[in-house]
Amino acid sequence: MKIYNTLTRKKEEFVPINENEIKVYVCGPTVYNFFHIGNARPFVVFDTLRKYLEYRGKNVKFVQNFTDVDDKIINKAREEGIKAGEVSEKYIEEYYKDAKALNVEKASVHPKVTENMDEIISFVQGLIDKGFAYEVDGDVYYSTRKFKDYGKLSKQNIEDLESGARIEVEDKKKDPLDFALWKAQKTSDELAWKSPWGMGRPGWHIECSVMSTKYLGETIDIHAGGQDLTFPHHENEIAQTEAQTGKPFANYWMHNGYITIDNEKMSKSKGNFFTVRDILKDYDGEVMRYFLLSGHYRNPINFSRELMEQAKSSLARMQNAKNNLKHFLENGSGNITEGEAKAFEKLLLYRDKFIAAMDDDLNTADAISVVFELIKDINTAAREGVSKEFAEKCLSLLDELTGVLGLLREGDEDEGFDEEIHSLVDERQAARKSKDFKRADEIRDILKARGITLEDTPQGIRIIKQ
RNA sequence: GGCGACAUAGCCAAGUGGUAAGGCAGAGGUCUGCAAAACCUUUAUUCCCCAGUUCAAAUCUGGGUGUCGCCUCCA
Repeated sequence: MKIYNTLTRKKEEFVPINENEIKVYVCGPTVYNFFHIGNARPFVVFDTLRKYLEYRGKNVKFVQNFTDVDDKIINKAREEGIKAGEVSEKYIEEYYKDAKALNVEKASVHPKVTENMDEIISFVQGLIDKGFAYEVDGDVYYSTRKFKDYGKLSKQNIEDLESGARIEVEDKKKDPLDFALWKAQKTSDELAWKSPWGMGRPGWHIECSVMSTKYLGETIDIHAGGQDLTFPHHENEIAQTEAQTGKPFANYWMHNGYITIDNEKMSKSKGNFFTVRDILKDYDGEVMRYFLLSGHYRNPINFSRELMEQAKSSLARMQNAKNNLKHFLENGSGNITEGEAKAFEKLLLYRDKFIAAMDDDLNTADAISVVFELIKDINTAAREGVSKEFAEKCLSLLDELTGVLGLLREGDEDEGFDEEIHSLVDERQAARKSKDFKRADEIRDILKARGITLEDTPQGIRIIKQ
């Protein structure tokens, strides 16, 4: 598989450190609100990476943190008059709900900052001991200039950064480029932990270095996140971690593109964001997942209602194909014929094509188009009716490929339809038989209003729940 | 100022040297009691503009235009 590596700005053949366990770290959410669609993109994209690696037979250890110590959480807690811990606990639960709707699997480990305080403190102490950090009045800063590779990820050179650096008032830093590893407690209602430098809490970047090395080891395969984290967050992570371990931090850095609204970046400060929770009111989570995977992950995508509608229609085509096959399974019969066996051999070529697309830096847009090509061929074959066994094989292939993308999963409960609906359907069938089409259409409309669509097919009536 | 991304049909979007995938929307048709779904046909002589390299360019090079982003919390 080829992966575009931000470190080298090139697509490179992915060579894991250990074939038996691929180590992936993705920067997770700060849990002070429902996550927005901009957050959703890396979750979905890198979950797809994970599903694909697993599909190819790899074991993946996937770590995604929860940032549960942060100004925004503290502010939210103040606003609501509750404890910071209550805010973060709540939104961690909400994260899991929305992630599930998007078919984003739980990480192997979801570490929290608050549960790794000892490790963070000793990591910071280690940097002080090695001369990469210094303490001032209870704050600890990283001496950026001491790390000679600083800027290697974002391709910034340190002099340019300096000229662009903003001057902060009452700055205790020795150098404007230095950044906080530990922040002293300012007011008594702030979250704080005991440390060698007094009460305080970790800075912005240290948590990922600590949790990545703790759960995955000193050097990992892939570190991923949104493009906006490249600088300074990931650059600082590299500086901290490599100063501490003396080893490369991550072999591959993957960054997804932004989501824009009206061609402007969606961001917290601009306030132009949509939470996933809100969008789920109008669209199924899979529609959003499809939308997020419909373009290449490194390209920006623009979010709009119109595009969600397009995604919805596209996904419906996939779902229809699957429903058609299931209908054949339930109502069809017979073993695969010689002609069908031949046809299926051809369909299997789409699997190779799909893999080739995904191997090329996770080209989900191309992979999706392969799925549609497969669907077209299946539909064409199914037009004249197919054997049950052929339908079964097609369904299994379709499920295999869409499953890698996290699409077309089965609902949790596939409960049947109640008596009333069945009797209405029966009544309609009788009405059709006696050519009472007025009554037949009436019943179809009644059920439609309840979200149940009836389709008359050569294999009998099909009842579809929306 | 430094670093970077993007520009392909009405919309979305692959394609990085060999003659424009796929989806949505639209039009016409087949099937159907009518629908729906599905299938067939149709919708870019052309890939922001100009110049160059080449037998061959959406793809490479140079120049230009436009849009967006990072350098400050952010995915």
